[in-house]
This record gives sequence, structure tokens and C-alpha cells, in this order.
Amino acid sequence: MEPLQSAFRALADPTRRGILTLLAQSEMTIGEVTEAFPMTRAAVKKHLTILEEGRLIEVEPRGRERVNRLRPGALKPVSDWITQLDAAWDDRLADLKSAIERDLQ
Amino acid sequence: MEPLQSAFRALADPTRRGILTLLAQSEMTIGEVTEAFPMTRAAVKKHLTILEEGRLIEVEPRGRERVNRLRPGALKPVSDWITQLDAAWDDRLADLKSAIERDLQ
DNA sequence: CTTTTGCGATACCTTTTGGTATCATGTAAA
DNA sequence: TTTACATGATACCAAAAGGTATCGCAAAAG
Repeated sequence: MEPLQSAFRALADPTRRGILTLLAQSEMTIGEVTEAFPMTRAAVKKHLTILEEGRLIEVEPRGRERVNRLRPGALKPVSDWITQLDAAWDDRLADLKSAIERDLQ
Repeated sequence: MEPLQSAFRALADPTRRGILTLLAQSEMTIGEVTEAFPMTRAAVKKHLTILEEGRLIEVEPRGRERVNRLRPGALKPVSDWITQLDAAWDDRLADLKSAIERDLQ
């Protein structure tokens, strides 16, 4: 999937945002993440897969465990998109403003 | 729905992000928005409703038309959430760094 | 070696999502 | 007033999402 889309998709679910908040405190195994949510390990695993597809986290196999970790700079594309939209919006407001000033003369 | 959730949900669909990009250029009626996408007016209207629920746009009835417009500051809660996550992540990295430096002594 | 434990994968179910088609309604225009 | 037209609303459909239960496997512990 398109990178930006998979990132936005990953962020759309409250459980997944909760997982990201958790992982911001400390890297964790799937089992540890599961303890923080009222659902089965299989469900949490699915969320982690979607977060991985969105390149928001990375997973490091460690023996029979798998450690999940926030990816540095993972949210950059998302915040860039937002910034760009804001900028376009501001530009338009500025255009409106100058057009009005021109009309007033 | 929770405001942050409805905003993230609204952003999760590529068509809706496309609509936001469109509206950043100019406010538009539903019919005008529809011309830009390969789907029916009813489908576009649903997307606009979800964008409105996410408080990302506002709608002003004008005669028999309805003008859709980007809401100023609409994306603030979203970018704030991202900023906060980034900050928590940076803090943790800083903690790790100082812990390592302490261990080396 | 045997047992436990942490995980992956799959089948299955229900709800939500994204779309269409269709009809009703209010406003503008002739 | 009659006719057009932009929109609202609803019923309906297929696919995706979010969840459970269950099986199998490999690594760690005994």
C-alpha cells in the first residue's frame, strides 16, 4: 500500500494509537503489550502487524520473543502532510485577504 | 464520538484527504467536489459528513447549495497528538543515552 | 528429552465502511 | 405556477475491519 495511506490507516484505530503511546515509554514484547488491553494476543498481534505495515514500529526477533519498538521519524510523512495542507490553507486565506484589500481601493 | 478519534478516522480515507486538499484551494459545493472524484454525489456526501463529524470542515447553506469549507485550526488536535508522541519518544531516547553514559563510567 | 511458553497462522464471525440506486424535498428559474 | 436542479435520506450490497478460538511450532526451562 501507499506509505502515507498505510500510516494514516494505522493511526485511525484507538487501540493502535494506545499501543504507540505505550511503546513511546518502552519497547515491549507482544505479550507485554497485550496485558495493557482488554483483548486477546491474536487481536493485538493484528494491530501490531498493521502498525508495522504503516512503518510506525519495527520488530526485532529476540529468541522466541519479538520486541516491538517505535520507529524513529515514523510520523514525519504524516506531520508533513498536515503541514502542507495547513500551508495551502494559509496561502488561500492570504490571497483572499489581498483580494479584499484590492477591492476596497 | 471522541473528537480526536473522529478526526483521525476522517483522515484515514484517501478520498477524504483528497477532498481536504481540494478544499484547501477553494471552498466548494458538494456537486463541485463530486466532479473531482470517480464516484456518485451520494458517496461524496457521505465523505463530507464524516469530515464534518471530525470537525475538519464546516458547511454553510447558501440558497439551495451547501458550501463546504476547511475549518481553520481543524488539524491542531491531530498534530498536537503527534507532537506529544514524538516528545515522549525523544525523552525515552534521552533517558537511554544518559543511562548508557552512566554505565560507561 | 520432555514440558512449558511465547508466538505465527488460519478459519470463522459480526460490525463497519464505502459504494450504488432511488426517492423525497426545498429553492431558483421560466 | 410549473419546471429544473442541488441536495437530503434511505435501503441495499460487497468488502474490509476488528475480534475470537484453535492449531502448530520453535525456543527456553526442567
